[in-house]
Amino acid sequence: MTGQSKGQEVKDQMPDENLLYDLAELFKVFGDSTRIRILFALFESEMSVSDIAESLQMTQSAISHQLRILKQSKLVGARREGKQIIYSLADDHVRTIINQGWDHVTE
Amino acid sequence: MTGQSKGQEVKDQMPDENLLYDLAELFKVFGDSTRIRILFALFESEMSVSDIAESLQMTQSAISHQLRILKQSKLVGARREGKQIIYSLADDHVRTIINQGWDHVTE
DNA sequence: TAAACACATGAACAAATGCTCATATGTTCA
DNA sequence: TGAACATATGAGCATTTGTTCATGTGTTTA
Repeated sequence: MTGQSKGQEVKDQMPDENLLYDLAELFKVFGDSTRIRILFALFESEMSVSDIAESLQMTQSAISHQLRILKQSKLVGARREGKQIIYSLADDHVRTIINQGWDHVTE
Repeated sequence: MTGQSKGQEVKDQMPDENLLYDLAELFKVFGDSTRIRILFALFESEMSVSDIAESLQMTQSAISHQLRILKQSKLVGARREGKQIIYSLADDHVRTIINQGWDHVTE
């Protein structure tokens, strides 16, 4: 027996404070229906900003603001193609995370 | 050629609006550092409210408010044990979702 | 080069969120 | 039964967040 309380014991095993914060920040990005809908749209195929805006029936500005957040979190990537900017899903983590969430919601 | 724009094509394949909303709501729950820390604490073992509060160095009230949200989303379960209420992780989806997020953040 | 097009961005504002404080509910035990 | 303990909850408040509106930046084309 160490004499430590359960709260203390568990506290000692908690991961780094900053990493937990980053993790919460990541999930926060998934936690908005506009951004989720953007990700689902990009699930199908890469698209320009205006294509996404049309697909979600939202203004170009609103979409652009959210794309910036998605890009900062490295959930999407972007490349220029003439006047347009083409956005696409960054990697497979995005798909996996969304799929897991999907399972939880649809069961 | 159908004459449909790309935005329209993708829109036609989007999942149900309400499900996407629920999915965003789910991730929103993970998207707060207090709740993430609670989940990590429960990762180790089930605990009472006051144990969690001590472990996270937060007030009982703040923890209780957040536990309610976690319970509503079915991410944690609770059972009474005397005066205490013992909370625990609901199922393995929670672990999987967090692990995937963890991979994205730590790589 | 000037106009047209595609996208990005800052300010402003309404809505949502998380904590605190006070207090209510529920359980045990003397 | 009443006091002590554990947890839940409502109101209030400060902060964060997402959209709109106006405008800025970058690219193509006439």
